This record gives sequence, structure tokens and C-alpha cells, in this order.
Amino acid sequence: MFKVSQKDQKTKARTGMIHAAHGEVHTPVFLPIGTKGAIKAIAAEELKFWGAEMILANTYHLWQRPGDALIAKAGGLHGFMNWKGAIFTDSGGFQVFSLGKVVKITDAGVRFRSEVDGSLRELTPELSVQIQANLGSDIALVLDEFPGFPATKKQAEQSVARTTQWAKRALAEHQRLGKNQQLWGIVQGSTYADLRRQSAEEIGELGFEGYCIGGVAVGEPAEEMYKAIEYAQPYLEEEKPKHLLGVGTPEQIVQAVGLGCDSFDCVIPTREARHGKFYVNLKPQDGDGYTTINIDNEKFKEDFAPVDDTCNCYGCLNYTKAYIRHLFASQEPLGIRLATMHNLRFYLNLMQRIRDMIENGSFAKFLKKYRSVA
RNA sequence: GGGCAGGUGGCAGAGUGGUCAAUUGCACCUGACUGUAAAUCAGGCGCCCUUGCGGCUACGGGGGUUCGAAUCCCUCCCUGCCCA
Repeated sequence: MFKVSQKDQKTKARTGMIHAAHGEVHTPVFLPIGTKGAIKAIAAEELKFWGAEMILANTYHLWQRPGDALIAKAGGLHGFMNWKGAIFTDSGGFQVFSLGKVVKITDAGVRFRSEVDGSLRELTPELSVQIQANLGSDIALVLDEFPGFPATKKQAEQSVARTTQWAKRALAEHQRLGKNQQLWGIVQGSTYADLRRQSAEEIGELGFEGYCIGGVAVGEPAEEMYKAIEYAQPYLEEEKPKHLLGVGTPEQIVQAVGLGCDSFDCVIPTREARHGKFYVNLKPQDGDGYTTINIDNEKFKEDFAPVDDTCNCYGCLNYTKAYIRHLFASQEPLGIRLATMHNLRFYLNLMQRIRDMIENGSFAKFLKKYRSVA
């Protein structure tokens, strides 16, 4: 169930609450990604302490290892990984896209070559729902399929048609299982206005508890992504939550909130952290926005100031850039951990700010000035 | 004192007459990363020049052979191992 609490007057932004089986989620929300049932380098309790309310885990990877049967035995993914909040599971649809040539896609489903034992496995819309039921996530997604960018009209049409067919099958299987779990549909349609609309209408008619806008952030310019949201958003029930899959940079998230998106998930804060990139707020005199730094840059060798002196993360409160740079240069795992903590807090703090500003009416102004500075 | 091996770019270590400014690894510098096959990947890494099938200086020092040498010869210096 989803309830809108405050609508912004000048944009489509709104705050709201997703009532999930394992907790309430304040939106707009960012979901840290824990593909294999772990936010890389971070413990579940830490995330909870920082205010994260929902995380994303991946059906495909957990199916492969350790297997959904084992996780069901452990009492579900929540118990298995000791995460006390809500869990959102991707259906494996993204792997159809990202694993590219090692898969064969038919109307029936997707054939994968297992990375674990090399065996051939087939993921179908029904099986994906069954696996997610075993994982026990709060929000499950339908299996979808989508092309990269650019996509021909024909490819986009096929993606929309197949995603709708698979959504129907997933929904039927979900109803058959009758679990206390939400199932959300996914809108495709690439960069085509008519196809985005058609997909939104087809998926919307099926009556899911929430919707995802998918097939974005696949290499298209940000403007194309914003347009894709605008093409679909008006045709999805307003009182249902809308998730923008796989997005994005802080700037893109702010923009998408303004276009009516309620939730986001992205590997950027965690992956880039492992690669030494830190998100840093601009100094007040430089305007409202952020920049990024590569901590391994030589210029930080003797920089004994914290990464961001306005940040309340553990690393910024206790360590200097020079030290963290040294940790990366020395391949000390602590460096990765501090970076991941920092970036996740940057994202979570940003979302808190967004919610506050929607509540107090200052979001539109913020949206206008918030920017990324190279 | 005698025997043997060897001295190549920050380090390690290829190359043994031309296509070598010199394979490769490490280190170093820079960049990328968007529903995570990612603690990964890409580029750079003698000097000059915006550039180029560009110029210059280079493979311990010096000299020589050759159209041409990191590669062959002579000599000097140095290092390691073995026998006295």
C-alpha cells in the first residue's frame, strides 16, 4: 500500500509512504543495492542506523547462489541477512540485458548459462515470481526485457509486447501463490513516446501495487531519460508509487523526483566508492550541488582535511583525505568501507533533504539550482 | 689470486645486428562506472613539440666493426656466485 502525504505545488514531486510487509518506507527514497544479499562492505545494522528503509537485492544472483530454497529455509532474505527493513527484489530482468550474449531470450523466458556451475538454466516470469516469493521480499518485480540504446522502434515494440505478456503471467503466478508480498509492473518503450504511453497503459490496466519505469540509464542522454519518464508518468495511476529503475546520479534523482518518481536504486554510490570516487557537497558559497573527487589523485597526498567537512559519515568525522588515499593506494579494505559509507550517506542525506523540501515547499527552487560540478 | 655469471627505462625482467624509445609485470599518473558477472575496466608513463610514418638523447663508461649496434669486438669500471 502507498499513501501520498504531500504534493509539491510547482512540480510533480510528492512525499509519501510505502507500507511494506517489513516496515514503512518514506518516499522519495533511495535503495542501496545489495545484489547478492549484502550491501558490499556494509552491515545491515549500519544501513538501518543511517536511515535506509529499503534495499534492493537480486533474484537472479540469489537464485544462482546460494539458491532461494536455502534462503527460504533460513526464514527468508530478511532473516538470512539480518536486514530489518523492507526489501525490493529485481526480477532478473536486468541480467537479461546486461549478460547480453550468453543468454537466449524466447517468449517462454530467458536461458542463462550459470556462472556458478556452467549449467544451462531458464528463468521464466513464473519462476522469477516463485523465487522472489521464496526470498520473501516486500516488493517483487515482474520479469521484463528491454533493448539498449539506441533501440529501433521494432525492438522497442517487441520489448513492450513481451514485457506486458510476461507481466500478465507473473501476476497470475503471484496471485496463485497468495503471499504477503507486493508485485510491481514495469514500463518499457525505450525513447518512443507512443510506446512508453502504450506500455504504461497496458501495465497500468493490470493493477499492480506499484510501477517501475525501466529500460532507462542504458546509455541514452539524461534528457532522453527524463522524456521517457514524462511519456509514461501521466498514464500510470497517480496514487501508486513509481520507481525509476537503476537511476542514477544525484542530479538525475533530483530531476526525476520533480517528474513524479518516488523511488530509486543505483550502484553508483557503492560501486564508485570501491573505485575511489567520493561524492562531495559544494561549499555554500559555490551554490547548491555537488562534485566528485577521485581520492587516489596525487593532489590529495598531503591533504589532511576530511573529504567533506559538512558530512556526518564515520570517515569524514574521523579521517583525512591523505589517510583514505593511502588506504586505497595500499589496498586496505578500510578505504573501500569508508568510501561506501560516505557515498551511501551522501545519497541518504540527499533523499532526506528532498523529502524535507517537498514538505516545506522549497523543492521547486532546489530542483532549479541543484547541479553537478565537474 | 683463480673460475663463472651479469650490468636494459623508478623497480623487476624480456630483447641478442635493422621493423627498438625498446615485450611484459609492478609502481606511478589520469579517466570511466547508472534495475552490480565490477575492491573493476580503459588510457598514459625518456625529453621536446599543438601536430607527425616528427625532432632529440638513450640499453654501465670509453673506443671500434658495420650502410645500420641494446645486440658483435677491445678496454675500463661495477655487481653476484663458486674455488683458494
